[in-house]
Amino acid sequence: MADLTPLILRVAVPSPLRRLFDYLAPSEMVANAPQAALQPGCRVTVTFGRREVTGLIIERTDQTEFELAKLKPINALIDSEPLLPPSLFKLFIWAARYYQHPIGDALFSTLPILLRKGELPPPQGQRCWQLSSLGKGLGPDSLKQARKQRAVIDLLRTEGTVSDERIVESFSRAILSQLEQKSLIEPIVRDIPKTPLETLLKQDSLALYPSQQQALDAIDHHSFNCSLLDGITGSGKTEVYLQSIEKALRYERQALVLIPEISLTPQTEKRFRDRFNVPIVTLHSGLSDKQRLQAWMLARAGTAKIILGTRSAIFTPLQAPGLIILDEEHDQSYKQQEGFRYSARDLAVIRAQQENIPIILGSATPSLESLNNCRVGRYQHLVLSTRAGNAVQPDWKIIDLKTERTDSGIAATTLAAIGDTLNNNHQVLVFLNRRGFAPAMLCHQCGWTAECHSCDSRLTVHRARGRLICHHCDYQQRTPQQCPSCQSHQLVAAGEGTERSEAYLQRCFPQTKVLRVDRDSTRKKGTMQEVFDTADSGQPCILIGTQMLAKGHHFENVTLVAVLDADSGLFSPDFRSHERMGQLLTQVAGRSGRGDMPGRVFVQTHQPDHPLLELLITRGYGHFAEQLMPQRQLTQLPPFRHMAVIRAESNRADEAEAFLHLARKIAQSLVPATPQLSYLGPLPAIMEKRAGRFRYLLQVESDQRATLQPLLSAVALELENHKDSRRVRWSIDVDPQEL
DNA sequence: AGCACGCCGACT
DNA sequence: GTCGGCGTGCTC
Repeated sequence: MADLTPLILRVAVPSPLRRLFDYLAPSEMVANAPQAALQPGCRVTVTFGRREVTGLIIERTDQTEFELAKLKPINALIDSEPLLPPSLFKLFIWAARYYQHPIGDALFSTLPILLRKGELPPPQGQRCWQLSSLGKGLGPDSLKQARKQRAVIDLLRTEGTVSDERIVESFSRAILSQLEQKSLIEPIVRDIPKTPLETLLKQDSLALYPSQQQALDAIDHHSFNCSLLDGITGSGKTEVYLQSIEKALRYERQALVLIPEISLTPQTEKRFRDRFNVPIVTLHSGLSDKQRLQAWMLARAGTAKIILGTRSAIFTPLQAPGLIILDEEHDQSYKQQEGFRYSARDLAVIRAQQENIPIILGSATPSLESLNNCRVGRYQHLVLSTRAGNAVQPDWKIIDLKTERTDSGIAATTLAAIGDTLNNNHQVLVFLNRRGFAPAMLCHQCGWTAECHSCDSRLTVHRARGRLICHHCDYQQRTPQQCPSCQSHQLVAAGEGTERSEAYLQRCFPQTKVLRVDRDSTRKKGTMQEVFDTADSGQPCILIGTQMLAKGHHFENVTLVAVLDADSGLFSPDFRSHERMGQLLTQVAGRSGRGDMPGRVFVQTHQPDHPLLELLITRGYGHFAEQLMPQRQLTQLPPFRHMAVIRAESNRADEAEAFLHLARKIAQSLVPATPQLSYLGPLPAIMEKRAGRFRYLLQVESDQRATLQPLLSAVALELENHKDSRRVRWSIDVDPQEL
């Protein structure tokens, strides 16, 4: 007996529109399709406007606000069961709402690209081959001319089923396709054999010292709880991760591990593979579309037990989630800075909560957000001390640049210390967060400076390449020989970048290897690994680089770290600049010294008496962060207040600004400004003009997320429907990391 | 975002 | 005479 009420599907399509679109499920389709095929989380193809797109079913209903007669039918079903498990599906919906991003775009810009193209999930498990009936009947004397083909046939005859991987390894892909063409063999998919729990570990776990053991014991694996694992470099966070993962694996659950977007994936992956005898997949930017989908499906099927990835891996489906770990939780790369502006760290906590599993956020320099969450009891604060029982502070030394001159950015005292260190057969790390040779080129005669025409910035001198480059839009030109303004030849490169300091150090220490690590020097694949290899060999050398050097890799034989310019972090107008400076300095300092043996850290600054700098070096990051907290409270900034920013950019400054005036007008008509909810702006962005576009922002701050979210939703909807929104590029940034 | 429609300028 | 510039409207 047919049901007469129509089945209406509310579908998310890849488009910037903040709504769903209703489609009819034709009754014959409903009758013929498996029950699970028309459920939320399944993909369908639909006609959208004049084109055909892949959409995802969000809801089933029997009514529509649209005219029923105008509804189009679904063209086809793609999935016979939901592609997304319910919990991940819910996470997407939550995230799209919270971050004010169109649901269709949130979904399809984040899922593996092949799924958007309607691709069917590849078979899970292991691809194997076996003899076909024709192959089984093959006489022992046939295929005498094709010795390799014969050998494969014999292998399959003795073993029955052999994995594709193994055959390709000892023979070749070509042999397989020839045999398949002759219909002598056929492919089958076999379940990947389960790792028995007794052989879970390839390598014994390390003995934990007391604070590690306490941390591990405090993580309850039976339900949701969030732990901030706070410990300096070398305090053994990774061992706590590994043993926590081991627990999850023993419960036959999967572990999702997120790391920042840095070139460290191979190292981290190796530590996991060395420890565990389970399938591990990694999701990083280097994968092909096919590999990405494969990894995604292995996680979804539950075959992959450990999933290691960067930001977007938070959206990996898990068949049996058991634990989430997010390392270096303070790292900015967890927040997507364009399009769907989610924070993988905050979503990880939400996801753990929805899955009812534990989550560990690790850092040596936790964000104020996370520290505050500990303070109010949302997270538990697990502090690791070092092996010795207490944190070994590096031996800091401040170099006062007001009284000491520098050459190529390096003070004489610093240079002498570098020499000493090298003489002791140790290594030196020099940190300067500015790539290129010099940050400006100016005319000594008339004062002209080389500026970018598309940005409010100066061009950086890159001497090796003989070019001036804008670091904001990548505009490049040849280095002029003459001042374009007064024709003089007295052009000078002013200030210093890593390239200049590198050259100077090489001149001072001609016998020593000087290795530069920044975006310019590591453009070639593998150079980073070369640097690590040289450094790990232990021979005396100087490593000079930008923050790429500050992240992750620990250099065993470095006993001196020199920070050439600590001031840049003290002046930036962003309210998080002090927090960032503290994190960066602490992270750089953490590259040196070996466990119980502290290294020396030289900090060059024009502000040797800056109280925050002093606090950081005398009492460490923890006290430093504690000091910042009341300042944030006083100034009513995150984490004490919730913030969202509406951004607009246009090639005309007045249009961007006018659009945000409109946004503010709309917002104020809905929720007038009060002490609990305030507006600020429109303001020009810190760099108003960038890549030829003028950027403005409107800040909205509130005591309550609960008032902020519906307000933003309503404003977004109105802006979207306003014709002026076509003239500017605009977006909403909830919990912005940068202003 | 795409994609189509529509109405004014310099070109095979 | 057309090709094509981008303003405007629409997507169940």
